[in-house]
Amino acid sequence: MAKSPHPNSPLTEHLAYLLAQANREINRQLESRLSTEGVPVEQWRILKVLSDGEGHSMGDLADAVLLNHPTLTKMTDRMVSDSLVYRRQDAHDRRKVLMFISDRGKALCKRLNSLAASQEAHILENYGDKATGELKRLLENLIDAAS
Amino acid sequence: MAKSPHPNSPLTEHLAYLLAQANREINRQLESRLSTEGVPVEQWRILKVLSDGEGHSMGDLADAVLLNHPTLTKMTDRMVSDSLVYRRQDAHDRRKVLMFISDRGKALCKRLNSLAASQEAHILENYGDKATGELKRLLENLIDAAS
DNA sequence: TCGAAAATGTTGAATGTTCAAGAATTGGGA
DNA sequence: TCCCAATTCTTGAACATTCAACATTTTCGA
Repeated sequence: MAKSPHPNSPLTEHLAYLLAQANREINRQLESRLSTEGVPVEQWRILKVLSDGEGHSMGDLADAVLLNHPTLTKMTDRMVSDSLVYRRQDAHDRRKVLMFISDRGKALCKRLNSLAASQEAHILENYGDKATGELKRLLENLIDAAS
Repeated sequence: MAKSPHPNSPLTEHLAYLLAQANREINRQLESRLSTEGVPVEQWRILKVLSDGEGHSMGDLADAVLLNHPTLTKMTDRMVSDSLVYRRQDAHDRRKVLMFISDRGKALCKRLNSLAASQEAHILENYGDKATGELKRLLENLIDAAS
């Protein structure tokens, strides 16, 4: 029997702490799966959003993938270098830059999706179908209530 | 009526994403409260763990506050500069360094606790007592199942 | 007892993120 | 129309985090 990695501390009573802890753990697991392809979680998110084939502005993309604008700009630079995505100027509003996914990006995204799916399956197995569904529901409500 | 900041995206189906989103939002709120005292969330966590007056090794502390060792070392350096905590060598195992909270740290921690409590109260109000309790329970189970 | 391996914490270089400012474009009121 | 404020994105400097290597101390088997 392994000892609990986080014995009772005064922190465990706080929702903020439990969220941080759960997020850290799940994110670690996902990261470790995606590392097969050498891709950070954020890049997978970007690819997934762009997978609809539409152009997405940097601002919308930043909101969607939970990154600040400058961070997204620099991460996008790397992905452009890797030929996963490309930029086009928006014809209707030339302040905007529209991001598109490339064929290479699509292929990578497909592989990443299946790695991520296997993680979700693993969670479902360990944690239970019902609890997972309930947790998702509660998180969605919290996000709505908090923002 | 404000528009939803995160319209339906292919990401919202993933537990990992919902956790990241909720964590980000709640953490932002907490951060904004604690900024009254100019203290990052991690420092509050450190102070809170040390509040029992016992000495805690860097390793234990790092696990408890969800920081990597080098990050904790450097954050601790800052807190020592601010006279919030201090280091002592462990007499029984001289590889270890024990961290202690100072009187100044205790006073600050008290103020931070009440700022954090007011955030929790705010969440309870918006989100509901029952849902909050249920969410905490599910998160604890997830953490146990995942680690 | 001795020595190799493990545990603990720190450091410096590489890397990544954030803040503040800037460039370009658009929108809207005087 | 014209100009000023707001929007969108990028950039460079300051700052923080991470990785790998190191120094110290302990543990434990030969």
